[in-house]
Amino acid sequence: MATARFANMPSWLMTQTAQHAHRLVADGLAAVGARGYHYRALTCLDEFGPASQADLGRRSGIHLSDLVATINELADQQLVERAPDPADRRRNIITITPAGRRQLRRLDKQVTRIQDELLGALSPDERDQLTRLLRRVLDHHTDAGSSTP
Amino acid sequence: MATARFANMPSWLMTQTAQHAHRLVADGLAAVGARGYHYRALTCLDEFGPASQADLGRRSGIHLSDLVATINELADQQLVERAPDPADRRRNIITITPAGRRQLRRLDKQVTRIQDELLGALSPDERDQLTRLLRRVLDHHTDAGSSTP
DNA sequence: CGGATCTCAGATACACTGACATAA
DNA sequence: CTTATGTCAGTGTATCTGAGATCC
Repeated sequence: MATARFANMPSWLMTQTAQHAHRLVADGLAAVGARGYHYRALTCLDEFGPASQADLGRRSGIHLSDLVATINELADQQLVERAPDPADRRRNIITITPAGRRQLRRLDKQVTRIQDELLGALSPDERDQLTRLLRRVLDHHTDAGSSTP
Repeated sequence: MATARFANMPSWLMTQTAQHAHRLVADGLAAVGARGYHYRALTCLDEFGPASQADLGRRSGIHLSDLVATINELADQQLVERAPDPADRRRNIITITPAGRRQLRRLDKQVTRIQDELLGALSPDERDQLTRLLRRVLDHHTDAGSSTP
């Protein structure tokens, strides 16, 4: 797409750079046998502690339906444990295991390395600028009240 | 994803803002009965003139296999014309029709409007900054020689 | 009963792969 | 013979919809 219309169109630049970002991250995670959902789920379990699938879904932004498969895969690798909640028999309590934390450290390392590859064209100051601008764009659309408060 | 790890991670911010961008654009195009591939194809035909599907695929970045369906759909709506090339009987020459140009104007209008919605949080100067930074990130990854020239 | 929780089956859009017949 | 073109069938992934069973 070397067209005049797209060359400076923010939505286009966003989706294209995001595609590169996504591919780099996916490859980095795949190199350690994981994918995005695994990283997000493990991160939430690590930062917020054990949770039901419903809670985990809300925190990670992963759909409940997709979370089922994600947890299955993580449990197959013994990276998380799925245990019934004795206090509420509908619920599963998901807990990250020590092996899960080790894997999470590996994933963190990959992803950190990849930020550098992704932003190789920018100076540290410019990376900060970009991060802040994107942060504000994102907040504007997730802070619920985007218009007319 | 309100986690500390992701809050300022460029790759995450990129994919998330891109998701909003993509949804807004897709909705805007859908409101006029189109999707991304249609817009991209029509844009290239408008800016570069009639082309074979192979050329169109190279210019638009749409895979040849996907282009078949895209052209089918556009032709069904009489937005483009698919005619055999007398000089090379393997080829189809795709041409945008007057109705296609009218549709393209509608799509342009939608997409332009959406840039404003997408970047509502930023001042004009900041929008320029963001655009330039993303442009450089993208160029860095598409200019082939990303490392060691 | 209403509402939450988990599971499964399927749909969509975009990107990509492989195979094939036809023609240059 | 090799290469280019168009077509078809299928894969993979992130996201979301809808339905159903179970339990609070």
